[in-house]
Amino acid sequence: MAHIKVGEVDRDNSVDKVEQILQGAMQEFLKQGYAGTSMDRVAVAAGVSKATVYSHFQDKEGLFKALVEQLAREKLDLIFGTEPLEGEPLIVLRQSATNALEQMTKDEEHCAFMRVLIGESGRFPELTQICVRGMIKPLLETLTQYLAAHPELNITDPEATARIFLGTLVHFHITQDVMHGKDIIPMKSDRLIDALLHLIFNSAESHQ
Amino acid sequence: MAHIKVGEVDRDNSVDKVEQILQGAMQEFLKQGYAGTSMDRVAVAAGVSKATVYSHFQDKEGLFKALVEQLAREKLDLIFGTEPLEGEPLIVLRQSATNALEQMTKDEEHCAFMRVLIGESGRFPELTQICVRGMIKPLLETLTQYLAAHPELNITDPEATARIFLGTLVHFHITQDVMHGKDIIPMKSDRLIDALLHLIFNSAESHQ
DNA sequence: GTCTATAGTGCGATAGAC
DNA sequence: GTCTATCGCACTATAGAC
Repeated sequence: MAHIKVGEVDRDNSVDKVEQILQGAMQEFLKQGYAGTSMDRVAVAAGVSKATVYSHFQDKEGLFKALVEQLAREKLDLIFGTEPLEGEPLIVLRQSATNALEQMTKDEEHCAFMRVLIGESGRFPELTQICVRGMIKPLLETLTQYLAAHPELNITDPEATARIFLGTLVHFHITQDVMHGKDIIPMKSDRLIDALLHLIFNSAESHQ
Repeated sequence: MAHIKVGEVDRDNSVDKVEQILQGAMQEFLKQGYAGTSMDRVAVAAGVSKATVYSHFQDKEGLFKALVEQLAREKLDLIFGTEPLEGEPLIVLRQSATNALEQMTKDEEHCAFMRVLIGESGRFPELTQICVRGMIKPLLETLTQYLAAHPELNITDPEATARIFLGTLVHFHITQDVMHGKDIIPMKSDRLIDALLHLIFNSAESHQ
């Protein structure tokens, strides 16, 4: 045994294998959807045998669920960051919105994740709910608390306003990127954010 | 030769069959997604033979596209109606929003259509674009024109504001109904609409 | 009806860890 | 030597496109 192919073997650690399989599963599931991906292709994409895939995950459904839950954690951090909102509202809200839209737009993986998550929400309701609980709910709560903590914004219903804020951004992403509407209904994201902040801050002025 | 007008009967049967097949295709595609539905099941659901399906539609893809285009036309009319917006802004906007949310929420078929449309937007980009052009764009234009035609609302960017309006409603529908978030992040739709109109109308006041 | 693709299983062989 | 994880392959059975 004189020769060892570099980087090929030495993966005794089964955690690495799991990561490797999830990586391959991501490529396939995000591109082909649940029904459209075969476990054979997942195995090939992951660079392992099918038996190995089945030794780490019970079945196709189990693998899919593990993947979605991992992606949900990753994407939440990527798009809205981990640090709590703090500082001047006009600055903080514009910064958060700009950053979120930018991250979502430039991350093709995020588009694919939204497609799969929504597309399979009929087949996997409980999995979708896990994502709602783990991503959307915390996000809305953070926003709500921030809005409520700034009485100078004069927001009568912070919770509903948080929905408007998030909904505006996510729907924009869906129409422009996920649904390929960029060229059909073009609009600069700054313009949308300006209008959104305009509504929120002008609404505040009218009560001061 | 006297009793049956061959061409006529043939044609009527044909139209009838096409409708029948589309009906069966809808049941299957909306429930199982594109990759998940088999042409066998479509034929059974439609109550025709597989050969009949293939005599009216070139292949699975052609049938799917025909179905989506038909649904896009139907759903647009159902949810936002066909009559142009007219009247007192506070009334008209509240009425439109309430009606749209109500229609979307109570129509399980609409949920399924959104899932399929977004879920398959990676595989069928041009089909998705047809829907953007045929549903979202007209909707945004109608809203934009209405907002622009009411200077008392003092909206600086009607186009962007139309996006906020539509995005708020559609995203709400997605989180509550499509993604089964009703029980996790509950909210009455009236509360959301109130907050949305509050933003728009208070913003107007601040400049009067 | 035909032909292909796919989910999932079982087994013999291998390679490294201890 | 023994244990565990992996591989590759052959296999069954099913389903689906056309």
